[in-house]
Amino acid sequence: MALPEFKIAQLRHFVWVAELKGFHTAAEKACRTQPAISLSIRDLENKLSTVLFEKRNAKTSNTELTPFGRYFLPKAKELIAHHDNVAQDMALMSEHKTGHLRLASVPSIACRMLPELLSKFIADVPELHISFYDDNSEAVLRKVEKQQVDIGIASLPHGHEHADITFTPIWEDQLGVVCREDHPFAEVTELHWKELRKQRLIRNGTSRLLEDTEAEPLLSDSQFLISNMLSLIAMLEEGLGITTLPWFAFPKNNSKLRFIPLTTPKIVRHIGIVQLKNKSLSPAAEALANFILKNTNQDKTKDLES
Amino acid sequence: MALPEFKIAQLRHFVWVAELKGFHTAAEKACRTQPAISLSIRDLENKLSTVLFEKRNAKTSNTELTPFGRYFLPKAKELIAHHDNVAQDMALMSEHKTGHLRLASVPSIACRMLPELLSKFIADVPELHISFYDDNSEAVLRKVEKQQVDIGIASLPHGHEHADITFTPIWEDQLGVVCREDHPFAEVTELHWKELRKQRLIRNGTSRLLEDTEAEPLLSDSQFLISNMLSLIAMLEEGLGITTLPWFAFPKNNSKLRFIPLTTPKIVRHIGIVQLKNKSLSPAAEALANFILKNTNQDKTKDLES
DNA sequence: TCTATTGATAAGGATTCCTTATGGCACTAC
DNA sequence: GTAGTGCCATAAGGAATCCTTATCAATAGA
Repeated sequence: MALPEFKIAQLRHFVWVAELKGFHTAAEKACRTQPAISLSIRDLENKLSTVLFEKRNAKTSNTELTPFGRYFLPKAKELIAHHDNVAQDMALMSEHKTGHLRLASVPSIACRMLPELLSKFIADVPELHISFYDDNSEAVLRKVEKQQVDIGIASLPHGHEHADITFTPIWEDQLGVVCREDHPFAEVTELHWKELRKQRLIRNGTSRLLEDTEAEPLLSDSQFLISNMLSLIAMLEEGLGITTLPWFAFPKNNSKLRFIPLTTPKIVRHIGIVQLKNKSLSPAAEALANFILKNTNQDKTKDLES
Repeated sequence: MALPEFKIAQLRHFVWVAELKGFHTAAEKACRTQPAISLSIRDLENKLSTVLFEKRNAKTSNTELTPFGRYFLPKAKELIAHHDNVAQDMALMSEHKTGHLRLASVPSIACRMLPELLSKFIADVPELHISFYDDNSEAVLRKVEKQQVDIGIASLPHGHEHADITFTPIWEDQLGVVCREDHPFAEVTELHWKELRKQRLIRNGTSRLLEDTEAEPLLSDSQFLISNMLSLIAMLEEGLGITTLPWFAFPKNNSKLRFIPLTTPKIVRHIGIVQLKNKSLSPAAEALANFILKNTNQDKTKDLES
């Protein structure tokens, strides 16, 4: 005979009848009527082709298990418990209350936007584990492609049409010139690229944003390249020269340096969420993506103006 | 939201779709049509409020799990395995292929009938564990009452109307006189109790069967009491005297001793199966009881005649 | 003996499940 | 590009299951 297939509800009924010693009380607990429980138990007994409870209808007022029923009871309870564990776990998972979220971001966003965003996001999900990596856009994209992270925050390089990646723009990051507060530029509100040619310009990791723009000649003018951001800031504070940076990469609350938007050409990099095309996100990753979208739409302009 | 309740079939469908990478093949395996699987999976996805498979209908021809689905898969498999284990175990149990059978019997039946019966009974159930105890009828009854055994084989003493015990008679065991082959009685075919008064009569554990019969005076006539059966037999073989024994207690294949039925009075003890009233037996115990009933009905008379 | 309680049973409606039939989409072959 | 094929989704109707109300049978207690 083929193995029977139990229903969880059915097992629950059995356990309740056994433990509450009665069909009526069990029915109440199950939010069913008594005949429903009778039928449920009988169905179970048929599946097992054995009786689970002593002669009902007999003199003994309260129902008792047969030896077979006693043997079955703990197994039924274990099976129910196992089921409920899985159900609970999956429910938490799908409400992104638990699980593992792997995230990679470019440093500028990581420093300027994510601290506040993430602290808000994780506020009500203490069981969610988050792994965070920061790196430049290419590396972030690579991590997403290799599925080393669930989701990335980066800008999409021109060449990057890898097709199996989806980009959702979130922030617009405008390029500007950074100089010391006592530099002549510090007082102006906008700059043309040609004004920079007379300056000692330090290139940095973000300078490739000038490529393919009319300001490209600046790249070859430049004598210095400093890729480490902390060193770069120290050099600028020392007055060694000026540099170009996207606004988000410009250190917040720095009193010695000034940021002046470059208006001609106006160079903007779009930073957003990167994920694999045609792959769904884990519930936690999806929740984070939505959270970022919702909590930044209004900030986008405000941040650039400040 | 209330926890969802999975159906085992549903989980199976999920696992099959995931492992066979397709709804069609899974449907085939499930002996269902493809739409049935679609609906089943969709129902599961609704319960989890998350998608389990990547965009079906898309270019990729073979179905792939989402991260969430990948997380769910092993848990679903475990749950199914657990269920099947329990189902299998219960099925074996209800076919009395496994489990633990505790049996108590009076020694006479244990020696004369049970060896053959039990060896036949266990022939096709190698996984069934049997615990066997032998003791006199009172002790067997007590074990049954205390639920130390599932089933007992004994005779019902007169006083024993304990009401919560059911007795199913199986064997009729006639009392007789046992003497050495060279004793004058050895040649007769029946005896009257008064003929015993001139003999040296040894009482034994079964002598209480004479109580409440017209042969009761014999008990006080008797000089010896030997309760141990092996000693008793040795004494009889030595020609120390004669005794009364039920037929089943008379050692089989003993060439030195003879058994002569006592005809006046004819004393018969009924031996049968003892179990608790209003309690069901475990499947194995029930199977054994039925087995004994079926395999002894025809032997009953034959054995007494032999 | 009458009543209250417990579980079994019958019959009907509600729900769920599964089937056949069909539709949409992407890929493949000409 | 157009037809064909393979995949899954969807729709609608019938079948099976589940659950309910109403009632019955047996027991225990008054």
